[in-house]
Amino acid sequence: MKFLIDTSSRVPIYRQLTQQIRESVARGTLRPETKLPSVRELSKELVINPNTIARVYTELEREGILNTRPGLGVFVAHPKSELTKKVRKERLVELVDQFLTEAVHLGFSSNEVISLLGQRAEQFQWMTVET
Amino acid sequence: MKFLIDTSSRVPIYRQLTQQIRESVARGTLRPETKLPSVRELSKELVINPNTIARVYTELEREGILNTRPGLGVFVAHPKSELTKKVRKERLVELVDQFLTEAVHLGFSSNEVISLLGQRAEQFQWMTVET
Amino acid sequence: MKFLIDTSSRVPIYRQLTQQIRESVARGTLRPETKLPSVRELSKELVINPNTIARVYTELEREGILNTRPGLGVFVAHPKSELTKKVRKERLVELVDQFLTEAVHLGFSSNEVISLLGQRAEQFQWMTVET
Amino acid sequence: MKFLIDTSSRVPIYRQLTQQIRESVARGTLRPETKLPSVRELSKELVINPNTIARVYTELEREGILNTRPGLGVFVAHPKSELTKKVRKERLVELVDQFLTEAVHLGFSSNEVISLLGQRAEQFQWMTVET
DNA sequence: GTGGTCTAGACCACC
DNA sequence: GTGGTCTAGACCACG
Repeated sequence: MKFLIDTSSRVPIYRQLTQQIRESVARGTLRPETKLPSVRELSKELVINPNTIARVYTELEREGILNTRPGLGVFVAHPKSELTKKVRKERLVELVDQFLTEAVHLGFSSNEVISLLGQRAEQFQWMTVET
Repeated sequence: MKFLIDTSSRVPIYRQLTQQIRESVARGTLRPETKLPSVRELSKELVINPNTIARVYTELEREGILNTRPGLGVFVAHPKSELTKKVRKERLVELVDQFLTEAVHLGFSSNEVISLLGQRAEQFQWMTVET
Repeated sequence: MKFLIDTSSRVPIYRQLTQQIRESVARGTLRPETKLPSVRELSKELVINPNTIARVYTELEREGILNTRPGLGVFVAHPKSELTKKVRKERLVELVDQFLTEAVHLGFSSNEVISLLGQRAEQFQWMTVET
Repeated sequence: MKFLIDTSSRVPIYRQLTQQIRESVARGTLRPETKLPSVRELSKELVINPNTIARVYTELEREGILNTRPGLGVFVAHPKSELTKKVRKERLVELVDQFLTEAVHLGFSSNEVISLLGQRAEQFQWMTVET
């Protein structure tokens, strides 16, 4: 696993990192039970304060994406969604609309967007059954 | 135009407003040359600090979505993208991947996502020609 | 609102505080939309590092109990449960069993426990409708 | 007796084990004078560091739930509470309130909680006489 | 060795 | 003024 942090970005470091881990998990690059680098390791590698890494791991744990085992390390969790169907649908609609808004402003056509989405979607790990 | 601000949201007010204006323009609800309310009007209507409104207008103008004509008011700009094809494409790919990442974690299937996107896309105003 | 921190307890400070706030909200002592003391205020009052307070607020926000509005302060959120009926039921059963285990070891009779629970339950703010 | 350790839980192993033993005793599944597996046996069976098992036994002995008889093994102790009535009552009230706090936040009604508690209580071994 | 907690103090974004 | 982010460094719990 390689993570890239851009300290000159306005996006907070911890958010860049959570996003990258979230995406790797969604793509299946990081699979369940994979051990992530330890807080200290990663903090050295990325030249970032250990607290910041710890924060990332804590936050992803609360989201159910990671799984920390005291004394052992941090691992990718098995996927599960505990949210109500209703809430999940609402969030998805919101995401879709925000995404479409930006796509329109970038000047793309509907077809271009849908086509690209279809292509990229193949690179992700989708649920086959509803939870 | 009606804007709705939820002060009990953790999303900053200025961001809620920019998002709503951006989305209205993308949907065609707000069309080019439409005059927006003045900073003072809108700040009274939404009971929001005028500075916050001014900030919103400034930001959207910087994005090329609005147009301030001194002494006349603020107007919706004609769509134009000053970005190169390459940059726009890169940005879109980034957006798509972020969107897909979140959709996966919400536990949806690929088909559900693509289908919803297709539906919602019909409500937006798309470019028919490349700029 | 009065919060009491016992720095000599083995229970982490941030956990003592989250527990007290959670309980106050559950009892209705802290009602929705109530503003909590600012991070700086509370950190002075309790002689605790501001970061620790901030952590408490962040965590309770993620649980949906609080609601922070940047620049304005932290408020008690309106109650809502976004978890699946199934997950909620599982958690409740687990809580009940843990509770009963401890009650047995304390040497109480079933009747004593149920009776006390009934009494104390009256002091809490219960849902009237399922969400 | 079967103990199940979930190494992918954020709950420390030693705590999972103490909890399971405590609960088994409270349910009467483990009865007084029952011999528990030796530290070595159990550590092999559960694939857990022997130190961790030893720690569990030590802690439960301190609580008066187990009894180590040197050379013979570890046994379930006869129930006895050395705490005064007052202390035990205070502790129970604290437990009840914590339990109710969580139940409220899970979005249950008072009746649902009391009813479930009544059901589960039947599976435990209660004192019939005050000690 | 692992992660969790806490402190101290800096700087930024928001209203 | 508010909270959010980040750093530096200490100490504890866990296996």
